[in-house]
Amino acid sequence: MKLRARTEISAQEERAIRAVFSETRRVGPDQVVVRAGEPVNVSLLLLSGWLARGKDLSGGDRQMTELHVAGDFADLHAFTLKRLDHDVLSLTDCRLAVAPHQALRELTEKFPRLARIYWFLTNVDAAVHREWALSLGRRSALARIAHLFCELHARLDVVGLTYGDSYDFPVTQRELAECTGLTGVHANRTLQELRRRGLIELANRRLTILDKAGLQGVAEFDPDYLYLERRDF
Amino acid sequence: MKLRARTEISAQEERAIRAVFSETRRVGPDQVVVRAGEPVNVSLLLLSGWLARGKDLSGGDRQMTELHVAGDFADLHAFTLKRLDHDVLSLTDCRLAVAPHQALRELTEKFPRLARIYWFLTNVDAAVHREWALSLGRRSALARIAHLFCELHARLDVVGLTYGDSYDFPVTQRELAECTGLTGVHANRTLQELRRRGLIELANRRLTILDKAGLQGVAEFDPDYLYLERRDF
DNA sequence: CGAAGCATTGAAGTGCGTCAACAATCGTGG
DNA sequence: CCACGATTGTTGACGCACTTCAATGCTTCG
Repeated sequence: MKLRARTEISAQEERAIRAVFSETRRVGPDQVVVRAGEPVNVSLLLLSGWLARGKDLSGGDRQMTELHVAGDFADLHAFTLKRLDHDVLSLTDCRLAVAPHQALRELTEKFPRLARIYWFLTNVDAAVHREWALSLGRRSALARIAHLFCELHARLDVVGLTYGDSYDFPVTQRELAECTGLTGVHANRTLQELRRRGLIELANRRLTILDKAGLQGVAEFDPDYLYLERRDF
Repeated sequence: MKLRARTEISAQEERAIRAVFSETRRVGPDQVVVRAGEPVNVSLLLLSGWLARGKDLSGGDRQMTELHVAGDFADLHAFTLKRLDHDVLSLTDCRLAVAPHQALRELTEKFPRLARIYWFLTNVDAAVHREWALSLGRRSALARIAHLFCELHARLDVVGLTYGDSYDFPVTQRELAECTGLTGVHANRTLQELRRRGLIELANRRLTILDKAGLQGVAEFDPDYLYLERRDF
C-alpha cells in the first residue's frame, strides 16, 4: 500500500515482494528489537505499531533519529550496512514481517527496478534525518514538536492511519522529548503551549490537529522532503 | 581509492565506473552547486575541495546536514530521489566529476554488486546524519565540535588527506556553527575552550589534533557509524 | 590600499535544563 | 473488581549554556 501510493507495482513484482518475507514476528512495547552493533541478516517491515530508532550517550541521554509507523521498512538500510549504528526500539506492541537479506539480494538482482525503489526508501529515511537535523539545530522547541506532528500526519495519511486531522499517537512525552532533543519537562510545557494556542489537542494517546495551517506555520512544515508524489523508478 | 579502502574492485568494475563519469566541472567557493527542489539528472563525485549540504529556514538560519570531502559522492541519493530536499554548497574551490543518472542506471543494472556498493554509500551518509542528530540533540557545544573534528579526521584519513593528526580545514567559524547548530560567536568561544584544554590547534585553515584520546573522550567519538571496515558486497 | 568578510571580546538576556514534589493514569496481582 | 506500585504527566523555583547585540581588530583579496 505504501509503495502503491508512490508508483505502479505489477502483479509479478507484488508476488516477488511477498515471497521475500519469511515470517511475521510480534514484540511487546519498550523492547530493543535490534541492538546497535550486532550483525543482522534480516530487515523488518513494520506491519502495525510504532518503532523508534535511537542512539544513546554514556550519560544515559538518548536521541531518537526517526519514528516508524505501519508500512515502514524500519531497518532496510541494514541490508547494505550489515549492522546498525543505533538501536531499533518498540514503543508499542508491534507486528513485524521479516525479510532475510539473502532473499532481498535475490529480489533486487532479479528486479533492478525494485532495487531502486528500496534504495529510494532508504534515501527518504535519510531525508527525514536531515529534516530532523534542521529541527534539532535551528528550530525552537515549539516548532520542533509542531513539525514532528505535521510529519507524522503526512506519513500516516499515506497508509490510511489518519482520521481527518487526527491520528493515534502512542508516544510518551519522554519519548517525544527524546525525538526532539528536549527534556521531558520542557516537552510537557511546550505541548501545553501548543494546546494553549489552539493548534492541537492531545489526550488518551490521540492527537488532533485543530489548526493545520497554524501548526504548519509554526513548524515551517513543507512535505517536499517526504517525497510523497507519484513517480517512475 | 575510497571504494578500494572498503572492498575489492575488479578491473572490469573499475572500467565501468570510470565510464559513468561524463565530464569534470569546477566551481568556485560559496556557490550553490545544486539547489533544493530543482530536478536533477546527474550526481556529483567530489574530486577536490569541500562541499556542504544545508537546509535553510525562512528566518535566514541554516543547518548543514553533512560535510563532503574528496572522494565523496555528494548527491548520489539524487539518483533515486530525482530532486534534493537541501542545497549543495561549495565551501572552497571544487573539482567535480559528473555522473549522469542514465549511465548510473545502466551501471547498476549491469553490476548489481556496484548497485549495492553505491546504495551502501548513501546509507553511510544516513548514518552520518544520525550521528549529527545525536550531536545536535544531546551533545554540548564542546562535544559537538570535538566530534565533528574526530569524524573529519577519520574520513579524510581514508582518502589520504591527513598529515598525521592534522588536516586542512578550510571551514569558517560561521560554517562550523551552521554544522553544529550554534551561533558563530559561540562556536568561536567553544573553539577557544578546545584550544585552552590543549586538545586542538586551529590556525591558517589547518587543524591539528594535539590530544586525540582527549578529543575523542570529550566527543564520545566511536567511528563505528562510519562503517570503514573492509567488507563483501 | 581599501572594502568586505572573518575572528574575537564583552555585557546582558533567554530558552531550555535541573531538581523536586505531587497528581493522574496504567498495569498487575490478589 | 479493587489495591497498589510504577510509570507518566504536571507544576514551580532556580540555574546555566547558549544567544543576542555590539564593538573592535584581523585577514584576505581585488
